[in-house]
Amino acid sequence: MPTQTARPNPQAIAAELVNWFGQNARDYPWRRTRDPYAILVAEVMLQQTQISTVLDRGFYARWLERFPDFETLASAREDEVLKTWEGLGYYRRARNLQRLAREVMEQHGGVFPSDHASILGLPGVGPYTAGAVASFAFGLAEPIVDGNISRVLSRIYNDATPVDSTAGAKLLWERSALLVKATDDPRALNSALMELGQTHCTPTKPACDLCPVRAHCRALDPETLPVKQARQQISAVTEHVIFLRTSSGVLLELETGRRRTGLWKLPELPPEHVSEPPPVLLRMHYGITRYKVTLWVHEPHAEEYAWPETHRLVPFAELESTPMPAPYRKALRELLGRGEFRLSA
DNA sequence: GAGACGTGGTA
DNA sequence: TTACCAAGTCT
Repeated sequence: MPTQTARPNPQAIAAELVNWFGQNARDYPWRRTRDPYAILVAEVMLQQTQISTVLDRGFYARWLERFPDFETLASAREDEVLKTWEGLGYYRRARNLQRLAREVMEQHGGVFPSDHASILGLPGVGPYTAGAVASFAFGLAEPIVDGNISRVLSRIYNDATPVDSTAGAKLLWERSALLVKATDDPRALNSALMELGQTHCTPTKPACDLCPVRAHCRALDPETLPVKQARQQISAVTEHVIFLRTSSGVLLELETGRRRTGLWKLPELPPEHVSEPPPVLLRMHYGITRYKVTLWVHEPHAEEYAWPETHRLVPFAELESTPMPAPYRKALRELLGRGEFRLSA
């Protein structure tokens, strides 16, 4: 348990962190390069996403292989971009990444900007990602604050100001800036802050006895930090869709709203049929953001109906390459895998 | 500034 | 099984 009560000293903390990182840094592919594109892709992929997901399931390697640079990404088809992102979630990130690539090609002459303000102005790039690319790719002394760093700094400063409040965020960014400006190796300092939160300064059971900055940490009860404001309640919703298979393919619907735009899903059961729905083929559960969804897949109504522009009969051969949210992908696999299944039309 | 936006792993 | 989380951004 840390016992320090003196005012945290940014120079001393930064020096300890950089030294510790030099000896304990994990080997990630995005740490082996200073290519802003490769670093940016990693930072965007890792937003709200675990490292193991990005690495172990091959998303990062596949993306760089398929879209190795801004030019390739800028000229790619959007459905291929989304397909390569399929399974990672927050699909806006992939669409914004392509928008960004096009801006780099058209407004920056194909060269990624190397100043913080320009980076921050790119689509899908917020304060965290701008600071990360600025420091990791260009070595600039720009601060970053993410979930790990919020936890680490809340504890070092023993500060119970909610990290997701305006006042809390302001303090975190100020303290992160103090640290990154107190070293000549911003790249290592920012990496070290995150990695400390990932390895030792964990949400539960922090390994304070192994912490390189324990002598500077004021936390009295680290597990109670950081303080976060109450989360919104999860609510249950029901979703009714249809599985219409013909000899030539499966009917899918293009999502056009604000959620999962550009991906294809099983078509919604027409609202007028929900009160007396056709027979159920499959029921499954999934979560999306703050909703717990019960998904009912129905047989289509026997009568013909003209489907709107947003619907398309997707040939079987194209199903695999069609970008599709994970729940519908799973449902489709289950339904198509039923060899005995026959349409009752 | 609160709420929306995905997914799979873990306790 | 439920709840919460994980390298945030946008509106």
